[in-house]
Amino acid sequence: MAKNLVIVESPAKAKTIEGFLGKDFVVRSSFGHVMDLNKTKLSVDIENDFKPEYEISPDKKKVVTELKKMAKEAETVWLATDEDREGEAISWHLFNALGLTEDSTKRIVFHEITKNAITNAIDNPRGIDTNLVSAQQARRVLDRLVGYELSPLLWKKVKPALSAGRVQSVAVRLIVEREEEIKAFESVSYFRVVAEFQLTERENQQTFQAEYPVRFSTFEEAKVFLENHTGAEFKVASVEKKPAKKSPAPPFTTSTLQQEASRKLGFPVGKTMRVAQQLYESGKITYMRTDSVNLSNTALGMAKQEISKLFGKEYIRIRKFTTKTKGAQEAHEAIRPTYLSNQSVDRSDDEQRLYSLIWKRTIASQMSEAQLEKTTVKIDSSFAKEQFVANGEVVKFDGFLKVYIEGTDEENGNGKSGMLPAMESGDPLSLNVMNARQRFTKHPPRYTEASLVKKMEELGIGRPSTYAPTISTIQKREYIVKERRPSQKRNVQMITLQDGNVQEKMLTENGATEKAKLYPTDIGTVVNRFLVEYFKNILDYNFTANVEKEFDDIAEGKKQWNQMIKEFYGPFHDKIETTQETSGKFTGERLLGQDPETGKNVYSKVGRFGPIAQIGDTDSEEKPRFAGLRNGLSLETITLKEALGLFDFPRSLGEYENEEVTVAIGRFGPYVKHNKKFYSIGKEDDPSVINLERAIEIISEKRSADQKKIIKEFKEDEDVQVLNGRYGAYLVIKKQNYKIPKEHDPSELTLEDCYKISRDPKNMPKKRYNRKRK
DNA sequence: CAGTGAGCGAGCTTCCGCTTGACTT
Repeated sequence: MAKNLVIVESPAKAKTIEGFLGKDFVVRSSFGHVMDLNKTKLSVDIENDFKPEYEISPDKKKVVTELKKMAKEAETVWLATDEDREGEAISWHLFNALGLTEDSTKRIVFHEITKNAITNAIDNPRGIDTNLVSAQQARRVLDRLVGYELSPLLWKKVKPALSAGRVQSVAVRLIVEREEEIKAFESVSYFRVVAEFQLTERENQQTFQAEYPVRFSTFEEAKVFLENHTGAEFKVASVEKKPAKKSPAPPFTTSTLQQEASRKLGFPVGKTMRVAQQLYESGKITYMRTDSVNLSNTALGMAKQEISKLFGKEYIRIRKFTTKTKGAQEAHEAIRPTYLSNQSVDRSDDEQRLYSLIWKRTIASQMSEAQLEKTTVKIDSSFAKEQFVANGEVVKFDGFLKVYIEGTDEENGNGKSGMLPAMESGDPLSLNVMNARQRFTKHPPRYTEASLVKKMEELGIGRPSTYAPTISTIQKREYIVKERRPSQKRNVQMITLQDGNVQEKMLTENGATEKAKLYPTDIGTVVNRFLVEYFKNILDYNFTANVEKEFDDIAEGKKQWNQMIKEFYGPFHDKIETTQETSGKFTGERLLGQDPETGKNVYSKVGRFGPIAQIGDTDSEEKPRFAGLRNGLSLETITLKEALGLFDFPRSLGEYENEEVTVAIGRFGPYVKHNKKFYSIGKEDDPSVINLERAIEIISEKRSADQKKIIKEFKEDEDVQVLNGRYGAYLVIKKQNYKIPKEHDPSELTLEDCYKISRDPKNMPKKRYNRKRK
């Protein structure tokens, strides 16, 4: 039996490290946290100094049993979890869960997975840092208290099953407020004048563009300006050259990797992390959840060698980057290829593309600056007060630009500045064409998943391991939706001066095809309004940054963790109680007007099942009528007419095959009903205008689709069917589903086989924990 | 992925952070 058991957090890491250590060492992983608060209750003893009630996480029981057994047999247990707050806590939890003793346990840390770093760590063990553990407890308990007291308040005041938390609620707030800014934004149009010139006395006919520095606010002004320039003369007033430098971006962290993969590969953040995980597990890249931009010396050495080999010595410039991120814990290296000599990997297409991005970014970060020459040419016009300006940029030495240019979030980079022809002050210029094109000021952009992560990181909210999950949580809760909404076309005026003539024309501008953007839902907006009104301090963008300072104090032993929690919890809990008692339902209710038929009030609000329209008052004797909001209607913008339209269902369309066809709106959207069967209506049809003809089409389409999924039917017993579902073939008998064991070929099944399968309890569907009640 | 198809109720829901597979009707 091995004398030494080393425990790390990740199994891939365990495998690598085991290779560095001798036979006397066995390396295993804890798979992250092993203990946590029970999730069915608060699990914080408020009366008893906020003592957290930990348990071994249900899904970690097996791992813990295994580790415990191995620990017992080992002479020394080395706790080698990450050197940050959470890692220290994991070590502490392992110490307790495995029943370790101080004599036989050592705590070691390393920041890079190299043989040197590991052996060095083994030579310098320490004890568990209890202050750091306390800081983690404070973090954990604070999050639990906030989450488990705010969420139930939302269930009572807004809608069941909602959630709130230190991180997710602020993320939602960012999106809601951005949307409000956009709504409040008034786009202003202006005219930008761009002229295209060439040197008059030059054989080389290279043209270049120059912009007039004044923007005109009206069409008339712009037109007058152009008209004045018929027959104008132009000459170069000045030429100014300035050297400039560009430096490469630092190596990837989780957040910057997500941003670049989104910009350059179009990956949503979840996909980036999945693909990176595969690369990590196959040993191609270092750990992908990190906030550090640091590269190990081994990596720098490899970079130097690789750059020299590929581009030459003059391209090498080794840099040590330092992080500027709030609250960064830097337990790992930056994300980089394990071996920089591999420019590509023989993996799936997605993995290859992401790997290549990581390789380029890493290499570029250790390459020389690019040397540029920026040229500014000013041009005199015989008619204009100001000078036209042309900007040019020439790359004198490409440096890191040879491999990598960081992407930007700007929607259309209009600063294109290429090469300018050589010229001198006094050179006469001829005008080819001058355009005054209408432009519109742009509202701030909606967040994409990746730009939201960037913002969260700036605010210090969330951690590398939670960015992607948080974004998926707030979508699951239906606080926000990710959508690619088509940008609207718009008419743009353009005035052109060419060959001494001024002409006007109208262009249609198609907005650029947009990436999927994040939009708040009605629920998200209402929940945010509630939280900002009653819990402003927690929704404050600086809340996390402020508590992080206190966690740091705890980690340094300058503050007691339960004291900190006590100071927070007192006022917080009071606020929960008073809000509970004094405030009514918070539904974002709006009175839209009166129903012309009954004279009753019509409202829009968030109901039990989501946004609804309501006719009649809730406290009146007669029950109000309800209808869910549909297709793009929103609480804030719905009109009385639209709301009343929702009550026009179910509507009869006529008869088909001697049965009535009706259209209605149900729980899962609009549907057509015919002969007790339901047929969903897709987005392309509007249920309020659909006619019988179209309904019949929908019915037939569905029937033929159903035909395709039937693998087998039996004349003898029509209740028995073999169907093709999303997980492959399955068996249905009287609406009960059964698994088909692997040894059967679904298309060969006989009726007897089917009965046999249905009698075997092994093939019964597993009970889902959260089954819908009838 | 396919399928689901009610009507303001009983009992359920929920946090953040660390890690990977399990395995579906």
